[in-house]
Amino acid sequence: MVEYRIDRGSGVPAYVQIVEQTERALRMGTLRVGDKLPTAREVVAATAVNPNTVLRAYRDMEQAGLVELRRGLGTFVTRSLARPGAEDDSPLRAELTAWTARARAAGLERADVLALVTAALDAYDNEQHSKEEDA
Amino acid sequence: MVEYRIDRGSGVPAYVQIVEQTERALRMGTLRVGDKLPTAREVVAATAVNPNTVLRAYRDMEQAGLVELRRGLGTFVTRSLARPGAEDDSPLRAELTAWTARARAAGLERADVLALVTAALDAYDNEQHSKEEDA
Amino acid sequence: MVEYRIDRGSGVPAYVQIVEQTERALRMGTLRVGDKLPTAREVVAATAVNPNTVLRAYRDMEQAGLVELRRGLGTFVTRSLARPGAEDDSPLRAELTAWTARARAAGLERADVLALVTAALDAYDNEQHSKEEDA
Amino acid sequence: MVEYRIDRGSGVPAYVQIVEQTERALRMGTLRVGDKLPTAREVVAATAVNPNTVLRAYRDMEQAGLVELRRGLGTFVTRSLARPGAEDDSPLRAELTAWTARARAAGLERADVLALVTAALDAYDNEQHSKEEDA
DNA sequence: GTGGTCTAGACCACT
DNA sequence: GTGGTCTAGACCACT
Repeated sequence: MVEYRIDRGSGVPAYVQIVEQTERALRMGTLRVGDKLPTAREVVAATAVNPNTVLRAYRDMEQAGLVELRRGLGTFVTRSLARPGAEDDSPLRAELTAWTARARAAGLERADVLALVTAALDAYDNEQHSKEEDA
Repeated sequence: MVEYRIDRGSGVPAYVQIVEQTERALRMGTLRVGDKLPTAREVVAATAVNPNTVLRAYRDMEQAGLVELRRGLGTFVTRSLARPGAEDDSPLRAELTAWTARARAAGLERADVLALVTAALDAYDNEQHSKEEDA
Repeated sequence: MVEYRIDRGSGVPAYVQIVEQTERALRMGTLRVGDKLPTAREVVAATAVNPNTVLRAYRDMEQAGLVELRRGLGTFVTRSLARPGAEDDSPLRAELTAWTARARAAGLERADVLALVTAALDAYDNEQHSKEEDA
Repeated sequence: MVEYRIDRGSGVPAYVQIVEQTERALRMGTLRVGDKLPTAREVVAATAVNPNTVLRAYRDMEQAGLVELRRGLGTFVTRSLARPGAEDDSPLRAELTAWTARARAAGLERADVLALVTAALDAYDNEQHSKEEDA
């Protein structure tokens, strides 16, 4: 079961945070096709967000083809975003877990880690771009 | 010089994206105390965002003590968020760069990588929490 | 309920005037934790200021930790600035009320009174400074 | 000689602060007809404000008939705002000085004192208004 | 030329 | 209905 955490004050709309967190769970394989999302009522209880806000997020994901809202039954995952390589037991994941532990132990904050990763991704993408241009 | 990229479809307000990207540059040491941010006009030219939106972002960072807006002169970094361990030549960074390359080569998208890192951070934090509770 | 009065000829930005008047009400205890500020619309109706200007003021106070903007609900005081000694029934206040009446009756304008008080404050502060230096 | 103190960050334009502080000195009798204001150069040295900003303030006061700019000579007070009752040795002033000392000693901040005075002035004015209406 | 305030107005997020 | 973002555009403050 996904557990949503809404960071009010981040400036990111609540419904966007719900969508992002759901997609993340889909990519990680935490959430699979057929799985049920928490009910609006449950999300409300956990996050103090208004039910309409949850429904807005769920509706957005339905339009994106990720979930299906079944009246009276709940909301269910209809498409996987899971990647081979992102599974629980993948080597890549184990390596990252180890690296993260080292980074945090070295004093880097969550935001520092995220900044580093974003920078690494940007660097990689730029490099690929220039290779493509060379070709 | 920072270069802002605004993703208009992300649902994240433009001014928040500017703040986030600036903070990231501060954490990475790309931007240092005394450095000048691009002028509102320059950002407008590069991102097609309205000048008011840029100023809103800059003002927010000023109130957070990160930069100083000097009328007639420009906007300047007043506080560093740089971390030892996040420098260009740090081992942690080199390791992450290598890992990212492998992840991307293995077919993981940018969003997959970010999802993995977020998961790893969550896992680490949860573990620390439970250790603290044990203690 | 606070009632804002915007003096358009003063050269002081309208949003600053709103912040100042709110803080004054907080210091006086007129406004307490949990109290609701007038909605942007109400302020607009009363002052002919643009809603954006009101929101700018409210946002500034939110960042200062004084109030909380709750979408769909309103804006609420989250921190007190009240001082013992500034209450309605404090002797200090009674004395000042009496003094003010005498000053006004003696022909001093509002601005004169404010000038006198500012001078008295400056004099007191300077004296304290020099005492500290002596010590 | 007036000494200007510019509070950047107060949100009040620098030139307005200069005008306000000058008027205060005029009301207090600290500055009298014929007195010379500090030169732009001196103000710049003391406040790190741009000379044009000082000149802007002086020009505004010239238009208000308070001072006269004499090229090559300086800026001179041409009108008094002094009030009987606001002199250095007036009883009102002595009483206020004493009251201020007590207020500060009781823990009230500068801003608290100013808030109290403003409230007292408002209260007095409201009372007068209602008396006038009765009459 | 650089930042800063303000307005009117459109559209969105949230209750 | 309440706050929130964004735009275009006018005009101001400051260097």
